[in-house]
Amino acid sequence: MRRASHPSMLGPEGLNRALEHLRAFVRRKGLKSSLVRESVARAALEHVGHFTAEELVRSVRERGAEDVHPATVYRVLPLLVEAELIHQTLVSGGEGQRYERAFEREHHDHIICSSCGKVVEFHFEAIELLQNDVAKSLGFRLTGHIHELFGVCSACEPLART
Amino acid sequence: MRRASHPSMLGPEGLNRALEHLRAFVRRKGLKSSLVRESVARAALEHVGHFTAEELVRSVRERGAEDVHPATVYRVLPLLVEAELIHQTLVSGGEGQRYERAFEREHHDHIICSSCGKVVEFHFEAIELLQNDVAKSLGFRLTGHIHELFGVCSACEPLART
DNA sequence: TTCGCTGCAAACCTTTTGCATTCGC
DNA sequence: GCGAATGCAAAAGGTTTGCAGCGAA
Repeated sequence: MRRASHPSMLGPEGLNRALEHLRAFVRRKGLKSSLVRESVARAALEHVGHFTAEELVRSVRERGAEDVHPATVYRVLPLLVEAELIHQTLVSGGEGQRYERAFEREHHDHIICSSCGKVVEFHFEAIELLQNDVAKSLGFRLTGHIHELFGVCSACEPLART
Repeated sequence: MRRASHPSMLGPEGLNRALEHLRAFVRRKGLKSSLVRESVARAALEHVGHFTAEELVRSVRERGAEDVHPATVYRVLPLLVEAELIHQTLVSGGEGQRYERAFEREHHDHIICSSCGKVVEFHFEAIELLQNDVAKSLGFRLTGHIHELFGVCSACEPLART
């Protein structure tokens, strides 16, 4: 088992690779590049941890870039997902769909402290393999999964036995 | 690995046990029993597979019982969850929160065909145990999880290679 | 008689959509 | 200049809430 790589690590070079990747993707689809879209992409790529559409609007604004309209963010997000710059994630309900960077990151799942909300990422190859076995034995070809664990973290445990 | 017990199996005696359980729970909380709430509970308990709030409204109506207002269903559902007659489930997004019966059912997770939408339940003890290991090694006491697999079922596989 | 329960309508929140305008190629 | 991208406002969908009246203990 390993803790997944830290979510906040995409340097300036990585950012450029990602934007270039996006440009190529957009070109390939016969669409056009745009400044606004790249602002949104930049904010998404550099966002630490998970974010919602609304948070992304705020992020873009805070980065000094010109304002982005929420509707535009909602239109850009699926494109970034399709380009595999970001992924949708669950990280358990709450308000709105959450996303996180996918570009130059390895697959991981999440464990969430139900007391303080802390999210830790993990990747456990044995579980990944067993999922394949389950799928196969039920006659499915596995294409993806959602896996979130809930619990109480070591910091919260002493405080309250839920 | 086992396929989980079939979701549709709660006989009349089970239903009565469930309703009695609900009445005790309601009494314990200092609330009152009501016919409407029991209609909703009955529909939820006898519903085959997963359901949304909206579907539950329809179910109640179709069972010949008097009409239930959606707002009431939305108020009853959390109570049924708290009483552990039903659970919230994911079964991947779509419109609205989904539920399924929990009363007198064993824990299970889901695998979903992304082509035809078929849902198969499974329980794989080895995965359950490994989840515990993951949590422990990250300093968490595990209290729950969401686990859904996606794939293409054997019926859909020949038709379309996604 | 006292509260909780229910229906109704309105509010809410996130996301989507139609349209006119702006911008990139 | 053509067509895609954007902002804006309105709509859509699911869920919540305030309130008045009904119903259970």
